Amino acid sequence: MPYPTRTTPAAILESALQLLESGGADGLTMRSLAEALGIKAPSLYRHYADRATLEAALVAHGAVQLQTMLKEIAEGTPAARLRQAAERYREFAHAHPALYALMMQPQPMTGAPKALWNTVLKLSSAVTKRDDDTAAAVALWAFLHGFVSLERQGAFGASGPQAGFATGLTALMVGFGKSS
Amino acid sequence: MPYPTRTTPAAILESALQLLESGGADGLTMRSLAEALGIKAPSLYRHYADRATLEAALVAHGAVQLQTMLKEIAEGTPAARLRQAAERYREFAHAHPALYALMMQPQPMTGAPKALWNTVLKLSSAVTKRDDDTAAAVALWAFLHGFVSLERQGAFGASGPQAGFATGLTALMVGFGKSS
DNA sequence: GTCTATATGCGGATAGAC
DNA sequence: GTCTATCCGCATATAGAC
Repeated sequence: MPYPTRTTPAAILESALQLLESGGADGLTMRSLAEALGIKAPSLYRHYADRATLEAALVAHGAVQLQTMLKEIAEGTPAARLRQAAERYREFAHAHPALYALMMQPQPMTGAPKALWNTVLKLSSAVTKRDDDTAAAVALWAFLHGFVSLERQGAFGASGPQAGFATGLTALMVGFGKSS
Repeated sequence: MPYPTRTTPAAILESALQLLESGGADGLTMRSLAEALGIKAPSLYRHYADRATLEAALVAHGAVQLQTMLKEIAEGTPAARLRQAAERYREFAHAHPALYALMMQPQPMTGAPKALWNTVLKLSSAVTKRDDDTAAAVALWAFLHGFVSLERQGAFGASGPQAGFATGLTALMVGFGKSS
């Protein structure tokens, strides 16, 4: 056994996620990933056909993780649940900024991402009391994504007005009801 | 005069913007820009110290352009003006996606970007009838930025629910008034 | 499944001549 | 201000041996 197996699929994903978190989007390369695993770059191509395939696996993993966070929230009124989900969405984006950015890149909305969208749709539709209220879900998602993106980029300054998060979220939920 | 001047500062900016629009963020390199101008890459360093300096000039140019669009809107109620400004923001982002993305990257909020922010702050504060209502302005900006970003990335699908734009904008404005 | 060696391409940036 | 020549580093990916 001159070249024994030194990696597992799980270890590859784990290392890749770690590189994303520590070094950002540019921190993850086939070379750096291989080095983190203690192997050489070409060996990775036995596990993933190319870089795009690896990224797709990371995106799917992230979508499942986020969806799980959004589903496992405490019981309560629809508004309270939506508020809690919004907070968790924000937490996830800031806890894994590079992974989140990867997830928000153009992707086919199938598999895990699709399930994630359905979760958001259900949570917001419960607030507006209209089944499949895609317009409300889209508006909410846009606000969440925009806020965490601007926040991550430091657009609000170091001690920025994070009060805007509560303000916007409340305004959206109130407005959904009043503007029907 | 063996090597006469073949470029002007204005021509460099114009070519750079054109490359951004046609080829996206990756379409603009010192090499490609030089070629578009009919000169060689090293010559560019006589005009801009490095790539970062060039990008800063592009960001400033874009901020001025966007701010001008937002300021020159028709008279009317504060709500109508804000709605119109929001539409123009969206138009700008879609007309110059790569430039917009560049502008939204971490930047010092000084000079042109700062003036742009002040314009948004005035427009939204007029609606909420509170001076310097940064929370409302932040919420609005987050929604706008999130929507155009998701839209640009095709997250809503080809024939996506763009109704979410009107829905979210209306809900925010209504909610701002009701949730004070 | 891993290795070494290599092909190929891209990018930013500098030195020194004219 | 522009040029040629060049350095340097980074990346994805493949070929073929073990």
